[in-house]
This record gives sequence, C-alpha cells and structure tokens, in this order.
Amino acid sequence: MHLSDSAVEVLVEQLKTLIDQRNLGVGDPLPSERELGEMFSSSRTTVREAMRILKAYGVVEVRPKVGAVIIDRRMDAVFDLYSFNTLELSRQTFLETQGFRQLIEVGAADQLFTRTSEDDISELRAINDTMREAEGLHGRALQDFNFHLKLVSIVGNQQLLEIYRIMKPVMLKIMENGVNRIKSGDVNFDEHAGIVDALEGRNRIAFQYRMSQHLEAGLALFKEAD
Amino acid sequence: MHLSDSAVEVLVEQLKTLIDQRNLGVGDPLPSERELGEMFSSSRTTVREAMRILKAYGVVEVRPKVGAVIIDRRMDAVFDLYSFNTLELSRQTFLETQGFRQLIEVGAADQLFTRTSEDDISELRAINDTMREAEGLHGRALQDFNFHLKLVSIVGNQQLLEIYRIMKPVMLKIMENGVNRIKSGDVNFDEHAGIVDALEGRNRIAFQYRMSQHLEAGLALFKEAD
DNA sequence: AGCTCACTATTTGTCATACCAGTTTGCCGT
DNA sequence: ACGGCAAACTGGTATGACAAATAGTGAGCT
Repeated sequence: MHLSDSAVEVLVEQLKTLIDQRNLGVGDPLPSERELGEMFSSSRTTVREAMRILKAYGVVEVRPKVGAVIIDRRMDAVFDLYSFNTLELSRQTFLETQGFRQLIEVGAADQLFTRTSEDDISELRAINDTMREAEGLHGRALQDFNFHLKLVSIVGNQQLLEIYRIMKPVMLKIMENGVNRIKSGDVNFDEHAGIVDALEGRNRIAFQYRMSQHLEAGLALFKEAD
Repeated sequence: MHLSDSAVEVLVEQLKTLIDQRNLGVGDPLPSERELGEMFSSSRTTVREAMRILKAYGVVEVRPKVGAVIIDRRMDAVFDLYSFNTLELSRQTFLETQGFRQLIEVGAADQLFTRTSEDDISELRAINDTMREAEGLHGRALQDFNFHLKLVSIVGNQQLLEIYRIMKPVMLKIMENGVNRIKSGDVNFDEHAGIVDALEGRNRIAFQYRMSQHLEAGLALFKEAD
C-alpha cells in the first residue's frame, strides 16, 4: 500500500511482524534499540524514529534503561490526535465521517426495528431533552453525540460501538459546526424527536428519510463550501 | 496535558503553537528541519523525532528533499492504529466482525440498488467465477473476500473500504473456516450468484434474505465452536 | 541473615557531524 | 527574454559521543 520505502517505515513493518512472530502481548519487552538496529541492519537513528511511531500509536512504552514494552493505549493515542484543535477539519475527513454515519445509521433501520425496546425509546427521548437544555455549544454537541451513540448501541454490535468511540472527537467537531452554523438547537431537537417517533412506530420509510435529512444537512453545506 | 519533560514532546507542543500562531492550515509549508532546530534550539534529531510524531498523527506530510506541509489525514491515522495486534483482535471479535459485516452488507441494500451499474454486476460475476476456479483454500477465501469487498466498494464510502482493508485478515480467516468446514466452494458460489441476481433485479427482500443467510452460516459455526 | 546504600553496567535521550540523493533556485551566457 | 546549468538547500540515514536515568549487583553494616 505504502509506495514510499523509507527505511523507517520498513522497520515499522518489521517490528510489527516481529511482535507477531514472537507472539508478544501487552507487558512483554522489546529488544533494545541497539539490538534492533543490529537485527535489522539499521542505525539507531532509524530504530528510534520507528519507535517514535510505535509510541505515537500507543502500542509501546519506552523507559530509560528498561527499554520498550508493549502496551495498548491506542485510545489515548487517538485522543492525542485531536489535541490539534487548531487544525480545521479537512473536507475529506468531514465527508468521510459523515458518509459513514449515514451508511450506518440509515442502514441499520432493520436491526433497530427488531431490537429497540420501550426503555430504549424512553432513553432516547431523555437524551434528546437533555440536549435541548444543555448549556453551551460543546454541551449540546456532546448530547447530540450521545443520542446517536445510543441509537448505534441498540444495534448491539460491539465493534461498531468501538468505531464510534474512536470517531467521537471528529463527530463532536462536526456536530459543533452543525449546531453552530446550520441549525439551531431546537431544529436539531425536532429532528431527533421525529426520528424517535418513526423508530417507535416502526415506520421504515419515515425513519430512513428523516435520518437521511438529519445527516445530510451538514454534508450539503460542506459540499458547497468547496 | 502531558507532564512529559522529553525534549521531543516539548518540541511537538512548540510546533503545535507555531502552527497556531502563524495560523497555518492545510497545504501550508513548515520551515525546514534545520531551521526548526535553530528556532527551538534543538538538534535535527530531536526535530525529526517530533516530525515523526506529527506524521504519525497525520497532520503533516513530508516530501523528501522538499519539505513538510500541513495536512489532515487524522482519520487515516486512527485506522493505522489497528494495523497492530490483528491476531489478538480477531480472537476477541470473530463474532463481532461477522455481525458487523452483516450490518453493513445487509443494510447497504438501498445504497447498492441506486449505485450498482451493469459493469459492477459483471465484475461481481467475474470475481465469483474466479473464486469457483481458484486453487486451494486460501485462494478461494481470497476471492470470497474480493467479492464482498467489491460489493462494499460499490457503496462508495472510503472509510468503510478502509475498515474492510483493516479487517481483511480476520475476514479471510472466517472465510477459510466457512469454506472449509461448512460449505463446499460450489455452495458458496451459488449463494454469491443468488445475491448478484437479487442485486441486479433490485429485489430487496431477496437480496437481504440471501445475504443474511450467506453471512449467518459462518456466524453459527463460531457460536457453536465457542 | 537481612537490610541499606552506593555503585556499575546498560539503556534511552539528545546532540553534532557527515554524507547521499534528489529538488529548487537563481545566476549566467546567449 | 530565455534556456541551461551549477550551487544551495532539503530530507533520509549513518556514526559516534556524551548525559541522564535506573535495574541489578554486591559490599558493608546491624
């Protein structure tokens, strides 16, 4: 996939296979930097740059004298990614994320219809109420996210939940933009309410139409902004 | 946030504020490594390690012999995190992966119906033919994967494709087991053919039913194998 | 014996330097 | 004004050196 054959990136792959082959897990140590350089015929500079990548990914922790041990703080790494608040979301990031959500949340109608309970409906409405009364842009965006997260959680797929957890920071930013620049909080509240109604009544057409509209609004704005 | 005293991580923060202060956005160039070292009284080694972090975060792109420019591929970076520990992940989430596929591929019927062209249909059938004639378990599983990947690619969501790319090893394993222990290659071929027929005829009920059946088989195996 | 503490050896962190292989820039001659 | 060519610049890697940190060792004391 990677066209660039930078020695560092090659080394990262080699380290990956090393971890794989030796069946190393969390807590297991890696060889020292000089040793790795010896193993893969690279300078320590190259090894260190590769280790920086692994550290940035949150898969190794390095301490002087003790060396590198395998960890799994990838979630923290994701959080770090979005410490770059200064950067505007790129158009591509926005479109992809929103498109993905649309695919999931519109497409999950069938699963939702068979799985949603009365309690789920109540909870969705409660979250929506909370959102309307939430203070500040960030607070409303957070509740907006919680609403959609609850929807996805009803589907009951752990991996999907994990993906949403990862994408949470991006989604929050999108929602802040959406609530801020496109719709007032009340419009958002009404749209959510309509979605819940359609879900409760198992109205497939209405659900998918309203969900599409709900997600499309932000998408359209961004498309024309290009 | 981080209490880190490491010079590299300090430098990362400094670069972040530099980007902020100069109001740099996507496409803007950064000073050269030597220049940055001069600015922040650091060696080029330190600068390079900091740049590695930014690269891993997907916020800068470095073109050799030219320089670094700001980008925003943080989404890609997020999914790079999951290029690690595929084996371990797979054990935990065989069921979830299959459930996820079901969610996507059954749920994407609407998108598929509006987007699928004649050429897509032909290609799907060609892949299916290739699968029937493929040699060996692994070869058939690979073509099986290609069939489903093609389906997903029709949906046209880049992020979803990326997820499939990441899950590929897990899916291949599932498929090898499926083809090996449950169905003969011919059964698999027939199921695919039925799915393509339903897709071509825009028969929603048939498509979703057949796809569910097709994916459910592998799921059942792992349920009982557990 | 058991505990304390200083020391040693090893490892990471950072730096300075050098060289390579391309890219950009700008000057020079026409 | 323009084309071509060389110098300056840039990232990629290697090497060697030293500082800082710390796990492990072992001497010395109680």
